[in-house]
Amino acid sequence: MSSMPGELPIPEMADVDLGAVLSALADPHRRAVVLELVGGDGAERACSSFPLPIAKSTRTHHWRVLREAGLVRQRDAGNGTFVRLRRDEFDARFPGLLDVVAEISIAGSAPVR
Amino acid sequence: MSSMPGELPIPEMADVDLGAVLSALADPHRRAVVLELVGGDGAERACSSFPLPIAKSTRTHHWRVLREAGLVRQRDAGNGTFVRLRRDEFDARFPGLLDVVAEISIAGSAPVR
DNA sequence: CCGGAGGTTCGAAGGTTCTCGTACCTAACG
DNA sequence: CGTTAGGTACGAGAACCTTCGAACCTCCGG
Repeated sequence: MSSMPGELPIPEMADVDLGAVLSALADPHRRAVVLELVGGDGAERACSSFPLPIAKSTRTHHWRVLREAGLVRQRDAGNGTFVRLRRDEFDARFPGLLDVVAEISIAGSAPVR
Repeated sequence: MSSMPGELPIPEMADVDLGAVLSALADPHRRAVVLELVGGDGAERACSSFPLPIAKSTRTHHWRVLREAGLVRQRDAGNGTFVRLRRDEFDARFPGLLDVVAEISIAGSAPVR
């Protein structure tokens, strides 16, 4: 576990379990979020900027799941919270996984032609 | 759905959902089975040949989940049942996923250095 | 200083998952 | 023919997941 000012606690990447990761990615809402982050530039993003059609408290729940599955880092800035993918760390531990899931999701949502 | 003599019904690969696949692979027992199949030669294998430390009826449950997630094809031969990975079909629909998960699992279970 | 936007915590409802034991079925073996 | 190995169907329990609303907190803007 790490802890910085405003940083919510996250597991060491070495302690992250593949089962937890796959479970986290199995949920459509969470996968949508991760997909957006993977497609982004790696910069921090406001949690409120994701258009999820669910209640606030449910969102809090999903962020926790993603955090505990080692996928994201989350910073608490008083009034708002911000997330960032743990890109490099995650790729070092689970090489190719994010890319493959992202590619599959993109291919699946576009016309196949 | 297809149905051959003795073949249990399975979904069309086009109908298989990524969420269902990830959920199926999230379970350690099921992932172990898939891993063995991926590492195998693609030949059919007796369901009873997997050393799962769980009750018979629980095993039946897990085979159903794997079938419905599009991962395996299952044949009923009267006294025994046999499974085969839907390798080619699955890879066409979800390119790289099985390989990545397999590689990660192998790397994770072996000493790193 | 008040209101609103963004979030967390808590408790609860509803659904799903994993597990098992029991009962039952079918083929193969002796 | 009886037994055994391998399986399924069913029912049940425990745990977990997703969801929500209500209550509460904390900043920022006016």
